[in-house]
Amino acid sequence: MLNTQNQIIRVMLVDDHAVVRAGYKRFIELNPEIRVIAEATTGEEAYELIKQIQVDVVILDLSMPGQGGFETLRKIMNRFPKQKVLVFTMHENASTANQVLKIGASGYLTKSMNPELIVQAIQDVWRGGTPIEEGVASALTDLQNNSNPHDNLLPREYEVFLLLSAGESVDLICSKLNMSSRTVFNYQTTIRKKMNLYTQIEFNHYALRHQLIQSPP
Amino acid sequence: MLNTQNQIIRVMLVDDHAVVRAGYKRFIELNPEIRVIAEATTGEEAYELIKQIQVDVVILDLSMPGQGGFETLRKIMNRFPKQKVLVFTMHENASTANQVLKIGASGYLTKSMNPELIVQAIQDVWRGGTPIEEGVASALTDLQNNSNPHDNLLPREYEVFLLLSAGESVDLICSKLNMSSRTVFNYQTTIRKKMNLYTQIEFNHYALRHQLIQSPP
DNA sequence: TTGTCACTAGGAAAAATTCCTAGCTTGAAG
DNA sequence: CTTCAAGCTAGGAATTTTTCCTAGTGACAA
Repeated sequence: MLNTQNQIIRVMLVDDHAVVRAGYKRFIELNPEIRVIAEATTGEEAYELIKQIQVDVVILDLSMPGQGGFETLRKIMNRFPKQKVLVFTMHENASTANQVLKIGASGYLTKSMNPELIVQAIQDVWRGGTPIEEGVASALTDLQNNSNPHDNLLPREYEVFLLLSAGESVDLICSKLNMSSRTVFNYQTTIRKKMNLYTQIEFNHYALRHQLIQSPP
Repeated sequence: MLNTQNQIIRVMLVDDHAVVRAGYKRFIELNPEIRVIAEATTGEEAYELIKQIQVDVVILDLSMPGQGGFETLRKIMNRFPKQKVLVFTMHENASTANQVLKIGASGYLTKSMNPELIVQAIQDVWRGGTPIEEGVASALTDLQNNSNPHDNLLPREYEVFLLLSAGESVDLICSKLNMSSRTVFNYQTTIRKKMNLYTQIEFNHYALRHQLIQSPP
């Protein structure tokens, strides 16, 4: 756990796309200090593997079929709290990074980064660092400073926000809540500005991420 | 156009993720008959490159920032109708394959396939074949019989539908696709009527259910 | 050559949304 | 018991988005 010089870092790749795993390996193989000793194509598979063999760093894709990367990460961290997991995804998004780091990931990188930095990132994680994609990092600090945006909503705004997030129309909401459509429209506008969320889908995703509403069937 | 034995097949890779391009190369390099002579990270870049250098097969990812793979394919086929383009994407679904082949692609493969078959697929395309992912292929034949609502969309409508489903605004779409906002609005209206889907979230849910887009993280 | 289809977009009208303003109620502070 | 701030409500006017209708173009097949 201490020596970083002479020890080989054992890595597991978790990504459903074989061609992507091949891409990682192309770069990792260039460095003799790191070795890919396991690969998994689903979250379930990864979790089973990690119970059997010990790896130093897990490289985890978030968007996978089945239980998905999020849930996989959660399960891994739950059972092996000290496991290093480097999330490597295509979603360049600070909120996701925030959630993922909260759950216990040791880093957040995107697939569009320069792949030669993968090796550095793995070493960084192994040394206890937390590599985070540049663009994401700055947005992340903003996010963590001020508390959740939805906490700043007034109760009535929050109520309307939830309904809008669930996909309900302004007309439906105004009849449900017994108010003029103008009022609902006005709430919508202020919510948009307060939350910096503008489309219906942004509302929806935000609410899902924060578990403010249930996911659709 | 005839000899397949002695000639080297020149390939261009188009994918925004460097790690994915690396994955392709890892396998392509094993075969001396195929050579990657160009790479592009966006559709725009690919289109510019293809006007300058001649390649035998373009390997094209569909989900890219900017104008996207769909539009890129359309532009390429428009200007170079005989260009071989092998679409290689993570969207494992027959509807997208259907649309892409209509526009003029020479094959449809997904990133989860065995990457050792990439080489075969490239050779197949070069010989005039149309390699299609197994699972997709069977679904593709079913498609004519029992058609989903979204299969009745015209290619251009489908393209717009996908972007709207992903939460993109009309403004963004019209600039991505180089068309007037009026045109996009009109497509939106006809899609709504054809699909009987009206809100953005309904679009989104429909597309998710049919695996036309990725689920949010 | 004609006709159909996919694609594109403009004009006019309708609907949704924003922006500004203001009245009402309630509860807390002076 | 006022006074004041905060939360809730909504209307008018302006703006933007969306619909609906119409029409031109190019490709391609009969």
